[in-house]
Amino acid sequence: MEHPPCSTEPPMNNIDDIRPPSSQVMRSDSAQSQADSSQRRMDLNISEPQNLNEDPNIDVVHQSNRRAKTKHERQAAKGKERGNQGKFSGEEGEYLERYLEEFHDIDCDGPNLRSTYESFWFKVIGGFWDVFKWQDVPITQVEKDIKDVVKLKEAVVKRMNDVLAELRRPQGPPPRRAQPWQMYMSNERVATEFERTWDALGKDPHFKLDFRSSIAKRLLKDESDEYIATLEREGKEAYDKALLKYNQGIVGSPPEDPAKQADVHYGPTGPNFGDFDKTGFRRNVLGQFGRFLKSTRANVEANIGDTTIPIVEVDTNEANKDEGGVEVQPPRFSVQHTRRRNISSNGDSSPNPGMTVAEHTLTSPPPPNLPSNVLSPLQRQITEILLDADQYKEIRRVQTLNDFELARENTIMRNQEALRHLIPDHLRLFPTDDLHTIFSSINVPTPPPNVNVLILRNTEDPVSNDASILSNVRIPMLPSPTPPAPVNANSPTLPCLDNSDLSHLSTCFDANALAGAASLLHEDHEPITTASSAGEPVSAHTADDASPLESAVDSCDASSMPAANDVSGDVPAGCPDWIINHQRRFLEVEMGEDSRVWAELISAWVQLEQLQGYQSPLTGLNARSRPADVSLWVQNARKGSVVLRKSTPAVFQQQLWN
DNA sequence: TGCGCAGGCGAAATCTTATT
DNA sequence: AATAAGATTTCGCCTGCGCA
Repeated sequence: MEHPPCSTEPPMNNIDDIRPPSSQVMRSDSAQSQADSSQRRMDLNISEPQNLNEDPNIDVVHQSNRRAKTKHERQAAKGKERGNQGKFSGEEGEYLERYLEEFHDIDCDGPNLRSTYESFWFKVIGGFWDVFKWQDVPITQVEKDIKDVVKLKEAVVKRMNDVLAELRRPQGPPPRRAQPWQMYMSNERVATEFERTWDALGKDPHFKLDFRSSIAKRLLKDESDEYIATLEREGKEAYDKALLKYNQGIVGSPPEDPAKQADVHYGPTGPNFGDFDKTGFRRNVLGQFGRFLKSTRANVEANIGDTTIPIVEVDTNEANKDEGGVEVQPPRFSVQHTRRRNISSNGDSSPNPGMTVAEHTLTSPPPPNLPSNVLSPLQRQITEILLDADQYKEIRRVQTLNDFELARENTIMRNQEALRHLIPDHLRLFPTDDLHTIFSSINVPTPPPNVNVLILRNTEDPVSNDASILSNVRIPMLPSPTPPAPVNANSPTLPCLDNSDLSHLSTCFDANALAGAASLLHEDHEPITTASSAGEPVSAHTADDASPLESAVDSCDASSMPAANDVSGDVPAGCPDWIINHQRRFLEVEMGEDSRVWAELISAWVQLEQLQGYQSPLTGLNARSRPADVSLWVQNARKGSVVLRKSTPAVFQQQLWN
């Protein structure tokens, strides 16, 4: 295929800006066309077809992102070619290839280039999800090794995460370090020698670079070691500088001040934030992905535990209403669906095509992990509490949650309702409104795609230096592009403990380990005031940053504190042994002046367990649901030397509390 | 206790880019 | 086009978990 040269860079402030850089691209027939089309080749991330057809016995569809799971599969996979196989292959690769010719036919010097590119990418990206419904994308491999819909959904979301990760990446590839001889190629001696000898060589111009590099390598040997070392150092410095900028682009965030945004660049050489077409990005990319998630969520919600997959049409106009009202173009291609079985859990074999996602969700059964006689708190909130105008918004948010998150939100709400009856307001760990704020800021083990994290960064802005925190903050789907505050900066959190607090627990746990943990916990926080030992509340926060608990404790001293409901250690009749044992152990902990609050808390916990029927999984937290720090501890053979992550305090406590 | 699964890690293979 | 660095991907191995 002939690739017309395109010397004009495409405009960087439209949808074209967020195209993923490729690790796999089409190869061109000639070096010249390869160089000329390098910019364009980044756009269509297509694997080389001939690679896929070398072995007709290998099912190439979707194999690149999948690892053989069973021993049999692994052995069958032995001998398969290693290496980078590309992201888009099979039907998806064919889909992109259909646009290749049209892509190359775009006249880079023609009028309305921006709108041409915009419409082109709208067509490609939008059309992808018109052609490949979520049921289709991973279907070839899914049928072989995925046993239920939940896992299927995870596979789809993982796949989309890969795509979105590409979208979040800065424009252009990461920098490379130039070798000394490469740096030396710009030296005047090399240029002189090249001019002197090239014409007499009579070689093809394609060999110019080769010839020049060989001259550089030859002449460099005659230079002093000091000069070579200088070239090496300069190359490394340039590389380190470019790498820093690149990494900042990945994890950074834009400043909130619009005036400063103009100085923030998208990747090392990309456009600045002010020129970035945020509306177009939301409309064309996030809108389409939102549709994908909506349909995915609705289908999975309705079919948990059912291995069959129904087709539920999504009201596309409704789905795009908030993204600019752009109507979605009808599918251009007819796709051979490999799997279309319309069976829902109630036996209805034909889901109503006209049913909106909202209706679908509201008629869905509660999540399976809830007792059958308990209405899902989330559903109750949507149907009974929220105004009509907010229902759709909330439903859309809920649909972006994975199953773990959904169950967790339900647990939080259920516990809220229970605690509301058990603990006075001023003793509640978190105010009701803050709970959801905390939850939405916590990085959970399997978060949904973080589609709205912008990868811009202002290196001058000290606020954006909390990159490691921001990169772990989950942002809800499709809100404003402003990232939330870091978890441990403005979010409500429990005050930090110091060594004296931890020593209270020394009767039950190893004091040295706790002291070590305390030093780790304090790494990310302001110094702990020693006033705690003088009777003042323990706090690592300023007055402007008081946590709810701190405020609660501050506002009630011992004399004004109401009597605890039950601090004697009595337990309700009929409670299981594990409640009795745990309560006894908890009450044995010496909490000093906090013993009254501690006893109230334990009492409330026992009542909470009673309300929930003393449900206690015999196997403990499963590997997926447990806090990441517990996994770390378990995987390290429960050694005491496990180093917790720096983000541990607020996150870990919240996870445990759940 | 044995098996399959899940995830981490290192090695190896492959791919892309930088240099004029 | 020569070359090597760095990124990406798969494979093989290991360990721990969950289950029967």
